[in-house]
Amino acid sequence: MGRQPCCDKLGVKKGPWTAEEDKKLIKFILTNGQCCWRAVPKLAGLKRCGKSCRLRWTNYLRPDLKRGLLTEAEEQLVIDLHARLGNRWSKIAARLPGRTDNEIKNHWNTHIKKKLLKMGIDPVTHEPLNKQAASQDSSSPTEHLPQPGNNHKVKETDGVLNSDENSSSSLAENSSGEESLLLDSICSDDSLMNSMWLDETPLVEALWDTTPKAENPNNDMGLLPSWEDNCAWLLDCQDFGIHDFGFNCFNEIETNSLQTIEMKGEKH
DNA sequence: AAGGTCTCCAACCGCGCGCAG
DNA sequence: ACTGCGCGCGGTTGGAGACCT
Repeated sequence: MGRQPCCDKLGVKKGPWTAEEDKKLIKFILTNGQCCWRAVPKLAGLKRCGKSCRLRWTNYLRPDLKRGLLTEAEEQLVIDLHARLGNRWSKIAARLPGRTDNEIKNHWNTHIKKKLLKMGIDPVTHEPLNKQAASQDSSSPTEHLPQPGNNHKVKETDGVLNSDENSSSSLAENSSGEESLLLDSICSDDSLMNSMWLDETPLVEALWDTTPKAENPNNDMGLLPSWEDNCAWLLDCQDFGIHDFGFNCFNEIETNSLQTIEMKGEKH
């Protein structure tokens, strides 16, 4: 059929984003919101394709992103969700506020996979490796994966998929406090798990609600960073100053710390 | 100190899906 | 029903930094 390229290849920049490009993209989206990505580079004055802009925004620049390594509880939740959903990273990411599919995918490939293998668990089937080797002849691993097209409700009685008793309980042993409560509530909530097969993304949508936590019941889990916090890390990562964006949401302490970071950056 | 190897993650690529005409 | 377009997803890659010899 010959699919059209996502963008005019000529004159389109590739590779790492510069601080200047980030600045332009952030400024544009904060001013205009997320509209037609194809038009964004043109309107924002970027020599990038729309796809690249979307990726940069969703994976790195979005102010609601959490940074840093996944916590123990988040990691366990990823394992649990992966057992149910397979490599549906976007679905998994939708249940981890502030995390992107790319981030989770990377973390899975670099950390969790190895961890599971070390524990003697097959990262694909979530079965013990020796058990799997014994039953390899009778069934292929992919047979255990859920089939969204066939059944929207994850079969809770299915050996591999029914990980409530297995991984969730192990999580409760491994983690503590609010995070394990969050995970327990997510994993034990059938309706929530079922909704993963639909297009509902309640947690993620809630992230853009900048109303105070007390007024926002979706944001009471302690995992969602505030808008100010996120703006702080966002700018923390850049070589430019907060004033370039015209943000007025920083308090004095944050502004001071940012200035310190900026000064550090200038040294490099 | 220098060179080689490994690890990690940002970014790219190609494909599938949904929608509009 | 068909076609083209735009978006989003998942797999893969490339390069920078960390680590090892």
